[in-house]
Amino acid sequence: MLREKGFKVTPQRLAICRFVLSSKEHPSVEKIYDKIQKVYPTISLATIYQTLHLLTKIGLLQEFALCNGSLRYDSNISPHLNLICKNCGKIIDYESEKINMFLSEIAKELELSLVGQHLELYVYCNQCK
Amino acid sequence: MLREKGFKVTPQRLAICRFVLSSKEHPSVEKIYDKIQKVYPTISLATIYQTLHLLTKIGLLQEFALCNGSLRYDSNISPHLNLICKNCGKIIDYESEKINMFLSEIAKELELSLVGQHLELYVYCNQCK
DNA sequence: GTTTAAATAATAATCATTATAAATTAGTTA
DNA sequence: TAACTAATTTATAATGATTATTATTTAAAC
Repeated sequence: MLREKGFKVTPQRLAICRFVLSSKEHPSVEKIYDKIQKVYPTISLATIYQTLHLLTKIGLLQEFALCNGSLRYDSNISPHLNLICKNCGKIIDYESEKINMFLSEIAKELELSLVGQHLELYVYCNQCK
Repeated sequence: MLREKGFKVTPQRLAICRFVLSSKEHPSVEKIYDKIQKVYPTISLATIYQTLHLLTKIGLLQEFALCNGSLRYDSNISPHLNLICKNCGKIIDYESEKINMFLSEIAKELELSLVGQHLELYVYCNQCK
């Protein structure tokens, strides 16, 4: 996909893709940097930021911020709920046909076309409740 | 509500409440600071931050961050959709009985109790589309 | 009016992100 | 395979938002 859109395929970008696109934990930039450094010790933080923004721009990632402002990256770009534990902060995705139905009903009601969504539900997870 | 919970009622807090609780535009800290300064020129930015966090803690406000990380304050604490224009950034609230129904169905499905939600739909608004 | 703990203001410190510029490299072409 | 070039990376400086600190002020209780 990078090559298709005219961007170069570098080992740094591959390493970041490998980790982030397979991650289900909505990692922060810091987490991503730590992880990539183990594989690629000389990588610069600027490259991490740049690459994450690029992957977001070409639609491979979704960028969002928790209510404390911390940036997170979600490799699940299909409509889903982010269940966020108020206590431990863990985020679990939840997909269901109900969500797609709800969104398309709403879009019809609004007479607007949706170009994206980010849905956060705050809960106490099974460990914390 | 401040007094009930043992916090002092100061003119600074009143000024911030007056503006933020009646605002429908999900203002940023900067916007709030600018607005309050006109009424209360000596107010400090630290007081703004502190008060907003306090009002959030006691449940009068909801704090969230746009995907670029900018903090916003929402005085509408009942379940609603935030329709965010991808182009101009304007946020419009949308309330509907469908949303409450959807959320309670989901909560039943998950066997978890929801303690809050923040729902963002990205669109192009009527001016921008 | 006094008292006292809480709140404010001013400013310094911190942290995350972006900008800059020199060095490196992927991908193209000869 | 070597040379070329524009894109990318790295290191670091700059920026901007938020939080911490501390002296001063003040709301609320007595």
